[in-house]
Amino acid sequence: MELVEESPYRFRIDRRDPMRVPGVVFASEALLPDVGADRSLEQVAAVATLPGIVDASFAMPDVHLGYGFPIGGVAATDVAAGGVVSPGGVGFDISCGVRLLAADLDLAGLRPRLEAVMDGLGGATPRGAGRGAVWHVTGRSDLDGVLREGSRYAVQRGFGVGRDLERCEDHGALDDADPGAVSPRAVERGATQVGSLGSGNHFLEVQSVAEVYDHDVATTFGLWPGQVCVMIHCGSRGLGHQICTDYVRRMEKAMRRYDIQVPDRQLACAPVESPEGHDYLGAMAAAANYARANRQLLTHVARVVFRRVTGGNLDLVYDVSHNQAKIETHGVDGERRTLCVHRKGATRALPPGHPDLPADLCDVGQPVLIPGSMGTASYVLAGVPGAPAFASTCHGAGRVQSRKQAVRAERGQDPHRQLAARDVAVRGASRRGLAEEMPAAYKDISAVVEATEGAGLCRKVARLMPIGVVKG
DNA sequence: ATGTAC
Repeated sequence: MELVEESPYRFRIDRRDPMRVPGVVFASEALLPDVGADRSLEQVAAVATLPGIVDASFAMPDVHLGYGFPIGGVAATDVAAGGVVSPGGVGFDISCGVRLLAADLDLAGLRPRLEAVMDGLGGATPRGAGRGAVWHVTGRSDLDGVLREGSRYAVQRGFGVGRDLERCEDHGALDDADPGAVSPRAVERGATQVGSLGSGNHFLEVQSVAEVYDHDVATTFGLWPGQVCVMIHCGSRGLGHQICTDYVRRMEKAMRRYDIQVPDRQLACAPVESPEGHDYLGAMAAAANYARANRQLLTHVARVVFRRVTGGNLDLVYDVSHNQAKIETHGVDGERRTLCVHRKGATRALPPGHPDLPADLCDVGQPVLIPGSMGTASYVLAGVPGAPAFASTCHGAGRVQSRKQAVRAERGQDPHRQLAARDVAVRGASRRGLAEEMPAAYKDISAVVEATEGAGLCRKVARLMPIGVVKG
């Protein structure tokens, strides 16, 4: 595995058979994975062998090992040229993403009520593996609404306001969801988890705006220094997981029929224009809508708590997912092409002027929400014109230790105390769960953001610091 | 990420 430095923050993995395109890694020297100890760049090269892939197999500065595709990876295939879709290119947590809410309150105003807010959020947010949900859906019709219409359905049922949808990617729902392509088992798992945080790196965090880098853009996004915010990071729970499992299995079998060979079984895929490809994209869109409704319901809960304790409101800044495949139009070799863009641990970052942006954000570009590791900063970024990698950027800090390694490194320590020392109030989370998510298990989020900006993928708007966190 | 297992 040889890396050629093309420009600062951009490295190339030269194409060699059976790669169809080169690999491109956006990173600083310091953030580059150690090719001796880390297989994530081999995964970047393996993705480059997929039928129909165009331009390059991309890795973001937060790249790390994933199932088949690396996390922090972007790959686009040309639909008309037999391009494939791969469940491993989306990940198990379909449409996992981030939502940022801005309070009409500053940090000083929150301080006296912080414990009450945290107790309220901790008590009202269903979290952890399995157990509990905001919305106990009964029968298939409510769940169908969630799968077909995502946040739009949640708002229609009273869990939010119309303006929320203007600030959601795709206005809160992907259009081509096919609940019929979702297995009964996935539906069964999903029915009891609508409006729940989950576990692992998912969280609901109370934050404050610690620094603003671009005052005008921050103002347009509705953000100002010292302001209190709530960030929600969660996904499609057991439903998305089951859909990924179902379709990996189905595509493993289908590949022989399409005469597709991949260097790793975990890269199972099928042509976008095939029954398997169509069904996966329909099921994936249903899971994506489930994830968006999930974040909408947790928003509702947070608003109820804030209203009760502070008397104030929470306005949606933006909601964007970082695990998804989307059919998009991009210029490739001077031609407009219909592509299936896989973003796995990578965030869409639309440039200023893009038609899919809400009218009031059109001049400044899409808000990009980057959660840091627990107890560290999170960032608000903005899309920039002419960015590479199909308008995509990083999604977070990126793991450097496995969960097991992180738990071992925390042995004999008290993670609760360490977070208290950082002035972060914690609600929920097992000792082990916290140990797995300590900052030492992740790259430095600020270094990741510097590299994405240096690579021309996006630009900084604001840095947020955590005050309190609700964990699974 | 995940009813941390089919």
